[in-house]
Amino acid sequence: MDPVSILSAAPLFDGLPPDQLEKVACIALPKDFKKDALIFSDGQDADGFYVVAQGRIKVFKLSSEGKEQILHIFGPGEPVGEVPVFSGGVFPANAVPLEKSRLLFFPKKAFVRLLEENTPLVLNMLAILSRRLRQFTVQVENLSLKEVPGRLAGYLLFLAQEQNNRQHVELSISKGQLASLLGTIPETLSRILSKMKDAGLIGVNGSSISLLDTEGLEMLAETGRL
Amino acid sequence: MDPVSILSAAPLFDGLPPDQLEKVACIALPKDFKKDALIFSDGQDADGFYVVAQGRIKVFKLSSEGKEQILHIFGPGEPVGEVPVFSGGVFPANAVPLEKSRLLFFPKKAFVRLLEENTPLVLNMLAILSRRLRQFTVQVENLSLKEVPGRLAGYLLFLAQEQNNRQHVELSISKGQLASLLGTIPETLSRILSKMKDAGLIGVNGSSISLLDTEGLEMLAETGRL
DNA sequence: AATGCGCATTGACTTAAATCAAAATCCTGC
DNA sequence: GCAGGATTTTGATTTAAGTCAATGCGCATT
Repeated sequence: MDPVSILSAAPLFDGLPPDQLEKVACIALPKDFKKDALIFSDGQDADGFYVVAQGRIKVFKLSSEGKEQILHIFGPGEPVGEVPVFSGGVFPANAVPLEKSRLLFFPKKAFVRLLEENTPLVLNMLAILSRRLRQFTVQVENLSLKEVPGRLAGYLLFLAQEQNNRQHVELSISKGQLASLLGTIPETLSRILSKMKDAGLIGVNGSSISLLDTEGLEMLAETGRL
Repeated sequence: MDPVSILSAAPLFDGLPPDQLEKVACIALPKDFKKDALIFSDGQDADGFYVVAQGRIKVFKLSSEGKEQILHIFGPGEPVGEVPVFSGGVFPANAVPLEKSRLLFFPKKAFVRLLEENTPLVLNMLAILSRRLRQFTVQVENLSLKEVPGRLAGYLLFLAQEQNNRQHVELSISKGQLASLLGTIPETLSRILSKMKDAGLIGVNGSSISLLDTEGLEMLAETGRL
């Protein structure tokens, strides 16, 4: 897949005229990463950011004891590590591919030059950062104000929406990674999946999950109770 | 205090030439709010955002049982509620003044018009949103990967830095509000303050706190242990 | 088909923090 | 200075979730 068609499908470059897209493509450098290879790490100096071309990238924080909290999982078209381009200069978290991935690297200076002369690009970037801020408000809300069952129910409903299927979802990440995304550990996640199965809310078969009681899941997601 | 001098001190309008500042001032509408008066609420349609002129604004989420998690506390010069200007259209949280406050309201449409023709303004906005994203990564890290004593130690060190005093800090918010900021409840906060006092880390006298063992506090903040 | 490794589950136990209830302290306005 | 309400603290208890340890299962590779 050629760079320009990847770029044109990315929200960041949405609506740019072909000549501008060409300019953007000019400064992009493709880089390939193997599964679990470190793309960047928390506190590291950043001289550019990435856009995912293929694969999925996990962005996460680590505790001093090595526990992991996933902040985002980014797929094709999404920018990764753009925060230090605009403030702070160092990456705010770690990034690693969940699978073999191809990224496009944008050097900071060259990208900022494009931004300065390209209003639609800047507005797209504002929209993306705003969307992420909104996502973070939800994540903080989940971590602080909801218990694990509520977060899990919310995530399953989110997946159902994303996958356009009210009855059934496929987990696209391992249960261990899901635990880390929800701010818990695999043992706890496993127990709660069992409880939700026993309560008749869901059916579980490996990474394939049936949503048997959407009503109940919604209740659980918002109030934490059935 | 006249609007233009408030604006010129705000990071968002930093570096703008006087004529541009004048244009910005033209679209700003001052609004006064009493303590605890609702400025906007989670999910409400937004037709603009605010910049704090005087006072402090608390931005927070509420759980279904009424527990509160503070996301930010904003002071003079800081923008509040700007996310829906660029994406989503509705406020992602609630906002209320901690004290009688004056805000400047910027209507969405007029502000976006200014943005489109004012590159420095846009870059300032990108910097502000990026800084907030970075703050959120820290908040998620704190909530998910640290226990309350570690979060409290981190906050005290943050205050010490902010107040330029390594030995002593003043809490500028009530302990109840501090609990909500740290993602806990007043009872727990009170107990942990006592424990930290007993451990010789701090001295507590109302809202005045002495940092007796900065070393120990730093340890606690990063590893969670002494 | 058998081996072995990583992932997931289950069980017993510990722990941090929330809840509920009551007492103490601090302010603020009169 | 005092009354009264809010804020903070203390105590007893409960609870959600983490820890540690062992087992089970799935799956890929040979």
